[in-house]
Amino acid sequence: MDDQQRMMHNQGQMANTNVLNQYGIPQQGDDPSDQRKQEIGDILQQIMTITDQSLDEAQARCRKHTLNCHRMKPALFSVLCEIKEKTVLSIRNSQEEEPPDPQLMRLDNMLIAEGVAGPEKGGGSSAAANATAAASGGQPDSAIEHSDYRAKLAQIRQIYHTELDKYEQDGSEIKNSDYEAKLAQIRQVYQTEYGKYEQACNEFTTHVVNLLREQSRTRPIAPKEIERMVGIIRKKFAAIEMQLKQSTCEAVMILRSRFLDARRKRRNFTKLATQVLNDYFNSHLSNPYPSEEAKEELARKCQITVSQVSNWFGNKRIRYKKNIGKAQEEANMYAAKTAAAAAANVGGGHDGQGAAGYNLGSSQSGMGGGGMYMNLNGDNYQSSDNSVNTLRHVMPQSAGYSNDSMHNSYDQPQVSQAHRSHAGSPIDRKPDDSSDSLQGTFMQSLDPADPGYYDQIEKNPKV
DNA sequence: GATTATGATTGTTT
DNA sequence: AAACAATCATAATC
Repeated sequence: MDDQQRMMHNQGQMANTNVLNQYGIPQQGDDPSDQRKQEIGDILQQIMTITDQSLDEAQARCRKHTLNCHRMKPALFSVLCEIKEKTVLSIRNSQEEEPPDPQLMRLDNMLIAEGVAGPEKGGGSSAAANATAAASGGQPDSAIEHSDYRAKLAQIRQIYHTELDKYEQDGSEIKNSDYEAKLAQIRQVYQTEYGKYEQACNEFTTHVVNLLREQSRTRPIAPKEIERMVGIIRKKFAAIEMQLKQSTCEAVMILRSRFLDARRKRRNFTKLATQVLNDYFNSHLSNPYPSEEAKEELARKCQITVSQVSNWFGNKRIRYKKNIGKAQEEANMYAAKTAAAAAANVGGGHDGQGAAGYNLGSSQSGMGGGGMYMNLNGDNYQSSDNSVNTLRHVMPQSAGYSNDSMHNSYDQPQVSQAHRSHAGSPIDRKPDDSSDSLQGTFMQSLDPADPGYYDQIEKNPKV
């Protein structure tokens, strides 16, 4: 230690003396400036010679070897490393030990949540592995320069923009089944790119490490410094990682929002489709539960999906029932009120009749659902002005299934027409209607005589 | 712009 | 698994 320090000190002194000798005493010789120039020239010449020497491989190797084998080398190495550490590297030290980037963590979390990153599903891993292998095969051994880094970033960006374009082309026409496929696509691209990224990062890191190890034979580069360098490289590459993850997240979000939009966007069916569906519903009113085949047929006729047909019938059934129920409840309440009034008013309880008439007493007459339906929309109320008024009073609040013909041009009025036209049979059954065995099951629950009817009403108290 | 109609989704029941 | 019921979100209507 002492020896070295002294040695270095001496070297320094010698160098200083030299310089002083050469430049510190300018007043010697005839033309000092000329002499100085020449001396500078000499020095430069020496430096150039040294540079040339170092380029000579055989010689350099020889020198390196000599240096390496020098008995003082390890000690010198450690001292120089120490000095370097204290001066240059201390600045970098302060920047280390950063907490993990919160944004990156967020991205990671989201990717895992969306199933893009994390535990692999399906064959994505093998594809990514293949891609990685392919990339490694084609990758030359050279170091990844700054330009390559940028190129890779641009490449990743481009890939994601093309992906985004693909989604934009599809517009709102994203089908339910497409979503999974597209997500899988994103996942695959992500994993492929992530593999490439890791590959590139590792290659570069390895290269740098090798380089530094090699140089550590001639330069004071401690293993610690190499580690630090690796850390720096990783940090630099993290920008690519971030970009990749961000792009992926973006793609997923866009895909998702598009999908949800498409899901949420409600487009009315065509008039014709609605007509066909209503026809079926009304002609199977006693049992409006189309079989799978019937649904397919309707779907084909209406140019909609089977599940849309199912939705339609589900909505239709429940809303039909609901509105019948509502109207009936109103009527019942009105009847109760008027009855109470009549009871109180001993003399003139005319209205009670009207309400009672409206009371859709279908079950009392033993009719099935179709019969009740007829009562709702039929003409038999016109026998009394009171009852008509009652009907008018009640029906507009029953939202839709009115005989008013102002709105719902295709709904009930059609049915009424159909029924009127087939005066003999209340229900226009097709010959192939095999659902008769279950006739009435749908409407029975609406029968006031049926306890289930009151359940229905109670379940929907708000009118 | 408030209201109603209607297709779709979600959670529960049967 | 199909149906039901409640609800959402948007289209259509007043």
